[in-house]
Amino acid sequence: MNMQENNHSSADQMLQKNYPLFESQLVTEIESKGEFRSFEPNEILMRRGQYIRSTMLILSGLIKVYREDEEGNEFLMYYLKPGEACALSLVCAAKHEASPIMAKTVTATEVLLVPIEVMSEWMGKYKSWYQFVIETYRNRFDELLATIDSIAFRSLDERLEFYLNRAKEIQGVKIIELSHQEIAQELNTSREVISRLLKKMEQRGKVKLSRNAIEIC
Amino acid sequence: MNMQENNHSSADQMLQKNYPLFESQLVTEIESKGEFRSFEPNEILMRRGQYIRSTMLILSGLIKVYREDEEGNEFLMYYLKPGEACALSLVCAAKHEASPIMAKTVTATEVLLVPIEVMSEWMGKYKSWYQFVIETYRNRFDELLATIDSIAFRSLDERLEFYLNRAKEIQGVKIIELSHQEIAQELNTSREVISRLLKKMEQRGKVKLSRNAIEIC
DNA sequence: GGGTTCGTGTGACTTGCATCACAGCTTTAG
DNA sequence: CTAAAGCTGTGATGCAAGTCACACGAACCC
Repeated sequence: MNMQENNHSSADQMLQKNYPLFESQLVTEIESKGEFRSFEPNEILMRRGQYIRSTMLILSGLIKVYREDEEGNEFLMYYLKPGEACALSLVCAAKHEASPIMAKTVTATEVLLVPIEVMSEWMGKYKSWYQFVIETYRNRFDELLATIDSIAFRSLDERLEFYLNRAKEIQGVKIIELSHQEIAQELNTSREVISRLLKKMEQRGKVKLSRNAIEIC
Repeated sequence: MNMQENNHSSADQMLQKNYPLFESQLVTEIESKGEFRSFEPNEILMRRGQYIRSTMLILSGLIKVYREDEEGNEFLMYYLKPGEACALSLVCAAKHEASPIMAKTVTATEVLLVPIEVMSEWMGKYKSWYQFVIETYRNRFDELLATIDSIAFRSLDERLEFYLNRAKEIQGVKIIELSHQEIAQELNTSREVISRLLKKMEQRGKVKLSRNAIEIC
């Protein structure tokens, strides 16, 4: 119970902090209707084919969103930070469709789950809510376009650089702790190819390699 | 003047027909604030780098929306039909950013241009308007995901089949009137490759080829 | 401490696609 | 009618990336 109390009060603070444009009445309503959840690093939040009954407001942490195909190939589309929401959940929830994506935490992450029913109600009731929803679509759209650019027009070495820089920026660290295997999966290619390209980048002085870690120079 | 009258009354009818969910007051306002425009087949509606000051409601015809990179490579993302709007224009108009896309008519096309200023005003004023905007984002999002799938996971022969089928479906015709060169551009590959793949498809009985036309079986 | 698992490096080979070169045909322009 | 331009077919060649095979060292595990 004490734990519960703590969660609620911290969720409150994090809502205010990360979603500063929400009206106070909306914040109150989110707190009463939303379900608080916290996740470990590298935990899967949503699987392909799952039905979505709610959207997620991210309070803390970092999430990666992937596209998956039938054979289990995956492909990183974008990251979600605190103050953002999963646009896909807005799409699918409304269409009663199965999720076409997979989402996984990077670091420990806290979210608020908001059921679909109240979402459409809030659209009419709170100006700040529908502005937020529109803004969410816009941002995800932009991200998706950048992703399309990289796969449509760029070669793998350029895509790898783009990938590493994005990871560096969003995580605010210089050293990315991932194995070549994991990177290969997220770019939908093979481990050997990534190893070779990283090696070349190291020779050109762009990165420093060590086991499970890549330092970006 | 007579011409103008005709345009207005037909725009009116086409608005009602293609956007049946719009409130009648909204329809009236769109008619007074919107600017009617008509385009020839294969006319470019919007170029990369252009600034967007309005969104387009499509009344008749068909539009192709492309992503372009710095070197002028282009890449078909999706089609826009009557009853739809350009989601990108919603994104960019709001962010005051240059258009990252290019749009071209397929057939003769009529549109209504709606300035950004009134768009945000309508968001609060007309429920059917913001539902339409949300729905627009949803649909474009879905299309973009399908496009990402095909380039991320599929080989060129599968992508070509996807491309031809989509063209067939959306245009409601069995014969697609395009040169191999044009198809190659829209898939961001080379003409020879498309020629060879089409030849193979013909041998497998999937299509019939003739000059400037592909019949899908 | 010795085996096991995991991450990385590397050579050999294959394949899908891009590029170049050119030929034969149809349509359009003058 | 003739020349030019546009569309399609096809062989030769190159290259990026995927695949297979295997080796070596680091971390982990009883």
